[in-house]
Amino acid sequence: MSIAKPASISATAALSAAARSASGAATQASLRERNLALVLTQVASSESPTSRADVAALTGLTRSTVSRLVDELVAAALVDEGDPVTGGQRGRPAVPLRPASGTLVGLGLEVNVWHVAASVVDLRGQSVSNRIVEGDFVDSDPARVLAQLAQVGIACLEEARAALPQLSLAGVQLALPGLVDGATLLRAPNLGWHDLQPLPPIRQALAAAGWDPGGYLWTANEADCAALTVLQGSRHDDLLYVSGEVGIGSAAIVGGQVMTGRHGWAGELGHVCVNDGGPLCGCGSHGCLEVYAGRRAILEKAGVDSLDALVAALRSGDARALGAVESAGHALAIAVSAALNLLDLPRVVLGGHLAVVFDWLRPTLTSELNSRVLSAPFSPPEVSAVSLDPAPAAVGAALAVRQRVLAAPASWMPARG
Amino acid sequence: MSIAKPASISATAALSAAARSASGAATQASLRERNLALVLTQVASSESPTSRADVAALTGLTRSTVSRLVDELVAAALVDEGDPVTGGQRGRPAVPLRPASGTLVGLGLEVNVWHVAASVVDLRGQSVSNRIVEGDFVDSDPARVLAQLAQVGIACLEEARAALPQLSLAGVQLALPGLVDGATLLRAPNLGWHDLQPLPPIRQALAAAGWDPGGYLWTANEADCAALTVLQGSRHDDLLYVSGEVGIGSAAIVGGQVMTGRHGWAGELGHVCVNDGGPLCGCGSHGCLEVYAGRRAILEKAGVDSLDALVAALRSGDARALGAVESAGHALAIAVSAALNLLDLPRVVLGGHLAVVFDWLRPTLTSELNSRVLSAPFSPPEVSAVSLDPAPAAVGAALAVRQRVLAAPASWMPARG
DNA sequence: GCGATAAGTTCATTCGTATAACAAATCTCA
DNA sequence: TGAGATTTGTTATACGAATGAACTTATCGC
Repeated sequence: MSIAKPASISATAALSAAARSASGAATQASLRERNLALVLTQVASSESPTSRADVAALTGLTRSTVSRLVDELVAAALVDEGDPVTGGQRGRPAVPLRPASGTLVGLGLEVNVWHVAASVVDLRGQSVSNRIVEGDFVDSDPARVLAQLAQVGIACLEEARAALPQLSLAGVQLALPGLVDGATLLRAPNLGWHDLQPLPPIRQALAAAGWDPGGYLWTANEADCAALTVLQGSRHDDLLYVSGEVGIGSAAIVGGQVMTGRHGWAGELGHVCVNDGGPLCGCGSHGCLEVYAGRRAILEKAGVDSLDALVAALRSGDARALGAVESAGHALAIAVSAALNLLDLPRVVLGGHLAVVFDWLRPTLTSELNSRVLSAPFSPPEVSAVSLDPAPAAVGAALAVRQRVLAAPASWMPARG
Repeated sequence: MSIAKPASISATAALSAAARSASGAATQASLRERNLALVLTQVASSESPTSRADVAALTGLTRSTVSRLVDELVAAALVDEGDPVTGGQRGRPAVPLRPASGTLVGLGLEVNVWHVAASVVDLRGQSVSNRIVEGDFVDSDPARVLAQLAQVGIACLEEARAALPQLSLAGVQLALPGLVDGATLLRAPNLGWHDLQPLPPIRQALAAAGWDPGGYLWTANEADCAALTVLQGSRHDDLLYVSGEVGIGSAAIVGGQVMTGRHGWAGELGHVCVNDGGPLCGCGSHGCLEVYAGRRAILEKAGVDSLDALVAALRSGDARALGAVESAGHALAIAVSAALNLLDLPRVVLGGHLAVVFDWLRPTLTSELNSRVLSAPFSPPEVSAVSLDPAPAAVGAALAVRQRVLAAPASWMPARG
């Protein structure tokens, strides 16, 4: 075959620039962007305030380069300088740096089966304001729910601005309990939603209220978002987050990044088969984990009708409740061990109702994982539960916006003149 | 807390340079390296020879930059220029570029249960020479086997050099059937090996024969290597490779990269539980996939003692053989659907004995995957089998060396004066 | 044989980082 | 109390990689 001739490429400057950044071409601009991100991430990931010299030592950049980059980040209000600390050390006192708080924030929005929620998080990863509205959104009307959600988000932003007048919005992420592909919600069985573009109405409502997020709106799966609440800024975290909402979802975090899979459909732990001959699941298959460890399944099997009642029954040593949790733990161990054998993750973190009953799940889960996971003899998996948050996916979605800013700060910095 | 003071860092030039490249600091040198890799990868991944102008259009780099980078790659003997093709097109004829063949090659080595093997692959990804030595390496002596393997590798290299006198060795990768962590083999149950540093003896034997690989030796899991033989240069491949050797291993390829997991222990599909009450597996657990679809399990259940006999029985419609493969397919579907639900992979490729019986596995496997994988209604997974290769891991290990060269060509280019 | 077209090269420019020297601010020890 | 040590942060210069525009080379079409 002769040399392939690509379809004629109109060499508009804009187009070629877009092509350049889309593909992997490294330019000096991308070099600067990467180092800005490196510096900002370093500042953000450190517990204690960090000096320019510390950043230089930790990143490998020179002091002069760090100095220039930090100056730009300060000018763009992404980093705050504190007063020089003058204690103990010899030499010129260092200027402490921290991510700016009160200037740029991320908004996380969540639609779930029993609530909608919003959360505002600043660049330090701290919650500025949170709202949650309970309701029953099974088979709900998407347009109405999204409009309501946007109002909750706006209220959350207004509350934040009341405390911090200089606030501006870095972006919005929407967490949904279903299969999300790019900006499209393909299917959310528990909501009865399918084939939907949820972002445009949200964008319009926000813009109408004076909170224009520009192009910075994203959609993601609920579990993928909630998993981010577990990452405490540590950069190289690897773990499996298991979300016990109405269904059971999960998210694998590898190297601090959520593994969303090619289409963003990864993490369907709830539909891993744990018993081939088991009961029919809503997905059409048999013996899925969800049938044994889903919220409804556990409650039914325990013979109670709320999580509070379940915990009370467990505390009183009720045999039926203990049996229900026992069998849920057994099923969970089979599915989670599949995930760990496939992905080699050292940590498992449970959320939602699985966190509520964690004390009773733990014995079965840990002992079974130790026997089922091939690498357990070398490094037994750690199992833990998150502290309870009424809407972890909203917080996680806001944290995702923060992560995007940290990873590409140049997009949120004014063009240089 | 006051500003943390890092332990005093001796500012040796070498040390600081190492720190700079180890962490993510982007320098102009790394920029050049990345673009060199981009150009070389582009040249290597295209089926038909590519011109400088094509590379520029495809990567987004300018023609002048590509020209300079290509010149360097040609000078370093990583890229070959062909004669200008003067057909059809108007304008100055393009100079076709291809990865150099016959200059730099990767050596792949494999120890398996019934053979050791070596393979030499050039930068085009084409096999230059292959050797395989059958034997029984169950509970073998590592030192003796590794010495034998090194001799097989040297023979393979000598054979290659006989054809291509200017040959030099880019690196060596060793594929082992077990848990590999960095350069250490933790455990290879089928070989009876454990806690071993397999690379030093190999390096010494090669160096003694005049094939010094420098520091370029690596170790990896057998399935992770074999999976690379399935990637036909396409850059953004996502798939699950299932290796049917004595055990069953697997490797998930995401974005063209093998997902090895934090310690390199990912991909233990063979020990995913498919039937909780099932027979005991060698790993100590019950009902693992390996117990139903491992080579020995299928042969025993079919009542034959070789793969050839199994195929003959299947061809003649033997009910017992058909039943054995049917139940293997059923178990395989449960484990693979777990992997697909967790990882969102669009393709499954079977190797080893699973490829041999693929025609009989396919009906069960595809229909069950379509019902068990949650995203199947949107995009049903493709299932296929590799063409048979006696030692795919050796070839894949050699391809891994090639991949490393393509991803960081600067390391194999002479320092510029 | 001339113009159009495309590939490849050359050269001045731009921009981000490195290097090295310098200024600033504090502590230590005589 | 003051000189030297030490560390932080800044400034000036150099270097290197990509860019963009102009140029050369080589072919095809008419």
